Parts: sequence; C-alpha cells; structure tokens
Amino acid sequence: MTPEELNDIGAQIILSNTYHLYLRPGENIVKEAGGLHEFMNWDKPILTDCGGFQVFSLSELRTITEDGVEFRSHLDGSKHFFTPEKVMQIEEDLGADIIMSFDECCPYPSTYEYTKNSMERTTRWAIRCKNSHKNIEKQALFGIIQGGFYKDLRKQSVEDLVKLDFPGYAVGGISVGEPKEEFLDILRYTTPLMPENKPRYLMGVGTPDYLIEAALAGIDMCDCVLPTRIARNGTAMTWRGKVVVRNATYERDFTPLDPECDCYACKNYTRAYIRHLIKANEILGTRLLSIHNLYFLTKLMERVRIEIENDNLLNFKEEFYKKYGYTKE
RNA sequence: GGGCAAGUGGUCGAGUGGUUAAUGGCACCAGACUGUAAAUCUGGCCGUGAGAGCGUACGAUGGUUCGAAUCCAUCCUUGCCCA
Repeated sequence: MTPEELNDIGAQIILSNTYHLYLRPGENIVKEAGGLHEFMNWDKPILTDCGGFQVFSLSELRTITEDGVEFRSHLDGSKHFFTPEKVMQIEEDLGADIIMSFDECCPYPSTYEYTKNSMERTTRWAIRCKNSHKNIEKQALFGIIQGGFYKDLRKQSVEDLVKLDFPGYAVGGISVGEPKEEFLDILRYTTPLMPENKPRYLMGVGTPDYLIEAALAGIDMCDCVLPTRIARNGTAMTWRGKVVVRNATYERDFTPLDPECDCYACKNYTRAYIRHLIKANEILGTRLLSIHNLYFLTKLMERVRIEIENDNLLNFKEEFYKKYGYTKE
C-alpha cells in the first residue's frame, strides 16, 4: 500500500514492528532517514509494537530471562538480546508517536503459575521501560496489560500498570487462539478496569465481530494483520460476510466484491477480474483486496463511532451479525 | 525411403519385471489465517462406493512370465539427422 492509498481509505494511524525493523533494515538506518515518518513517507500517527508478540509467535527461537529475551533471528539465526532498555532505544530511534513497553505475550493455554510469573515480569519490564524512556514529549509510551485468562491476574496487572501512570494502556495476550467465549470473558472483565480517560488499546484484533465486541467493551483502538493477510490469501470481508473471491464460484461473477462498498476496488473492478488476478498471482489482486478490506474495516469502525454517539451500538451489532452471517455471539 | 530418439494420470516429468492407482513440481478444487517467520500453510486431486473394495489405466495390438508402465514383436504417432 502507498501512503496515498491509506490516506484515501481513511486510515488515521499505522503500526510498525520493533523486532522486524531492528533486524531489517536496522533502527539506525531508520533513525538516519529521519525516523519512520520520513523513511516511509507517512505523516500521520505511527505506533510501534515492541517485539512482545514475537516472544509468542517466535517462541521456538527465543529464551526469556528476567533481564530480557534472547532471539535467534528468523532471517539468519544470529543472536540478539532484547531488554526493556534496548527496546526503548530501538523504539525511540524508530520515532513512532506511540510506543509499546516490552512485554511477554503468553500462549494459550498457559498455567496459572506460568502466567502469574510472566505477568509480574512484564510489569517489572514496564517499570524499566518507563524509567529508560527519554523522548517523553514526542512519544507516548503505553503499558501492556497481561495476565492471560485468569481474572485475578488481569486485575493485578491493571492495578500495577495504572500506578505507573502511562498515557495509554493496551490489553495484550488475548486473541491468541482461545475460544471466542474466553476472549469475550477476559475482554469484558479487563477493559472496564482500565482508566476511562486514557486510550484503551486491544492488541491483535481482528475480525469484524471481535472489533464490535471490543468497542462495546470500551476499547478505543485495535490493530491487526488480518485484513491484509486474508487479502493476500484471496478473501474479502464484506457487509454480507466473507467472500473467498479465489473460489471457482466467482469465475464469472462480474459484480463488485461488495455491492454496498464504494472503495476504489469495488468502484472499478469485478470479482471475476480480482479472482483472475489472484489466481494469476498478480500483485494487483492482493493490492485491490487489501484496499477493500482496509476500507471495509475503516468504514465499519466509522459506523461503530456513529452508533456509539447514537447510543445504538447493541442494535447495530445485532443487525450487522445477522447480515454478515454470524450465528451467535 | 533409411538411421537415431521418444510416447506415463489436466500438464511437465520420475519410475526400467513384483511393497505401483503409479515419487515430485505445476495447474485445478477446498479449508485455515486475529499486537506479520504468512503473496503463507493444510487437505483433496482416475471412476464408483460411507467403507473394505470393485472397475479401468503408463500410444495400440499381440506375446513372454506366477506377475509387465517396465522384457519381446508388429503397428501408429512425434522429434532430430541422412537421402
């Protein structure tokens, strides 16, 4: 995607990743370029995730100690040690507007004992992040709440982090493969414990239903790879549900991805053509689907904001679920 | 007309007497995907059947053999070379 395309879609903020940018091209290069905004020509807000998710997703390539995490690079196997202080240095060099404190995202399921130790360590790391964070004026450092799927641990995590008075807080460690009921249970328990006057950020979500549930629970912001990943794999999210445009059934479907959508892809191209592009492995196919999916989610959240103002979000959710094809909560 | 080489499942291509309904790749058909090790991964892919199975199948026909995609003969087709 180009910044112009993201602007046209209505994106207000984008996310970059500390671990990946540290490995390639290296935060020193980004710093030399004048920071991420300059480097990639995006002048709106940027948030950098801290590498805590990679502690989870690259679990076979890392070792956790009290001091930090040693990663073996997924690119070349070289060893790299991430401490909270190191992560702050990298994130300051990258120069995002919102930066995340270094955490551990626990796998699902994890034992109570493991989750407790991990959560407490994440809190200690949050303290270290706060203490070593220098560029306070230009970068807002958010704390990440952990505690897995144990409510008392979630409560403890919120209380400990709130004492540190971060400018924003994130819910981490959910949407890691658990059943939806457990996701909702922890989301609805944790979010109301978080300060109302500061951004509440749910990390790694997601699907339209999860986003609506997040808003209902009191979440202000989310991030997710899903819209672009499923785009690359040939799927569109539409107001009438998922459309796997890669499938043969759309071979001769000369209608837009979503008849209710007015994004660039829907205004100009048909399902049959986009299917052809995807099947032919043409980059334009994945680009058009990405444009559409990002636009769809942007519009969905715009609608959610309107319904919140109208105090009508619950009704909207029901309507949306019915049309999208979700059968239950 | 003569010489040489080759014909395998949608396709390319392994396989040179028996664990062969036949390795792989591609194509095709589905599924998965939630703080990006992902333009990735998983499954299916001769017919029929829920299944064991049955029926067909390695250019064609005939043969050798307990057993043939694999060996032999003839024929057909294709490519290259010579006239």
